[in-house]
Amino acid sequence: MARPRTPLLSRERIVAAALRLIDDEGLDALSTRRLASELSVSGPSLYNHFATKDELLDAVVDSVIGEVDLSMFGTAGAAGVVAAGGGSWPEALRDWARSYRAALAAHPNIVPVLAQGPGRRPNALRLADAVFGHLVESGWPRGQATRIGALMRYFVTGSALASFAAGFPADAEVYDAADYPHLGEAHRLAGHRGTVDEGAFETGLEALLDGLALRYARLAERP
Amino acid sequence: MARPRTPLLSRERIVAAALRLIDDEGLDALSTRRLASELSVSGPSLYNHFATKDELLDAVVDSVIGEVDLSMFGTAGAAGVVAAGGGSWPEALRDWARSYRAALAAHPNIVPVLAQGPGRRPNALRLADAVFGHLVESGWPRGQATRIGALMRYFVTGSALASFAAGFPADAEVYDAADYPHLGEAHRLAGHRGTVDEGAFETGLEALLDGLALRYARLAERP
DNA sequence: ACCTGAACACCGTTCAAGT
DNA sequence: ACCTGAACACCGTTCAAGT
Repeated sequence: MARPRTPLLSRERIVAAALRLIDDEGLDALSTRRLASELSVSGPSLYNHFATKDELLDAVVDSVIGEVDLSMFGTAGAAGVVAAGGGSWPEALRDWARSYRAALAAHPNIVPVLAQGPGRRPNALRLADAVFGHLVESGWPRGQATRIGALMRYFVTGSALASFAAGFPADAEVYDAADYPHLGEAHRLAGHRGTVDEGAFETGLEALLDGLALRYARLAERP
Repeated sequence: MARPRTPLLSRERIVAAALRLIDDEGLDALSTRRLASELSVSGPSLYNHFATKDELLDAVVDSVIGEVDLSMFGTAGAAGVVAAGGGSWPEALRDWARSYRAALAAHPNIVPVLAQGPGRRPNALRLADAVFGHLVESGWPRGQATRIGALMRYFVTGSALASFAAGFPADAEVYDAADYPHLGEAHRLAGHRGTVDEGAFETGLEALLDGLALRYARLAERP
């Protein structure tokens, strides 16, 4: 055919198809040729819309991060939050972490790429800006705010990267009592995948926020 | 040449060369042909020692996990620990988490594979068994012990997967004040990579342990 | 048992050619 | 501007052939 009158492809259509392929069959299943065939187009066509496969992956990653809710950090500056007492950062962090995890856990196969950091991706930079800004305006020293942003990302990406429960084979034969005396029930984990992972995330999130609140209280004591 | 008198390869040599390649050039650089050439051998030779590339990757992963120190959980059963008061689990967990992170952070490129869970890898199963067993013998209910094992893995793998600081481009031009009002100093993060990531890990680890200690205390209150 | 080269069905990317 | 087929240097894996 050569060039059609109205374009067959667009960045949006390509990104959507790529994400679907990654979700359904994993990161390794995303090849330019396979993706092109999914879009009923020849392999090299994609290069009219993205310079490289990496640039395409970057767009997919940023579309996922764009799903994270940042509204709890306030839109027009967080002055109101601080005026309200500055004590609302744990609630904001909790709501954000849940939305962050939900967005990532919906696409676990792309988390390893996303976890490399924001790079130059606008949605990822906006996220980092909102979290850091909110913490600083809540009274956290800048160095501590950086650390909190980092440790929250560690926890959220780690929890979205893979299911803990599903990592244990459902085959009871694996857990020989002589080798692993405490794993006699581990073959049942995979069956409770959802609740185990959700429970672990919530427990860790609350523990983390409690631990940080302890440190926040100490800020006022010795300034 | 065909078959030499003494074998050119061994599983150990192959695993070591593969890990070196992954560390130096990333997971994508590990191809069977490239690895074979690194070992001065032809591509298909590797299939005499591993059935597939995945089986080889599994062996690499388990060799990394084998570096994690588990001695703090006691060797001949943890009865002594419990007899000593059962209060030492936070110290054991802290020491283990540091060793776990150090082992993984030395090989960040393989963390995405490792984070999929233990599977049937013996060192990974031994690790899970030691942590869970220690928590249960310290008085944690089994369900909570599972969650703690999971959330600790979330945090450690997340922190070893990639540097938080290095994820922010060192180019100040990236952080336009109109778009990202709080990231004016973000270009300096990458230069302090080591201290930022170490500080975030330590802060998160201590906060997590404090939060868990709060919950452990509550176990005694309402049993 | 353990290595080889040849072969198969794949990759990402470039490029000249088409409209 | 946007698509195509052909081509290049790669992949993982199989297999018959060698010792």
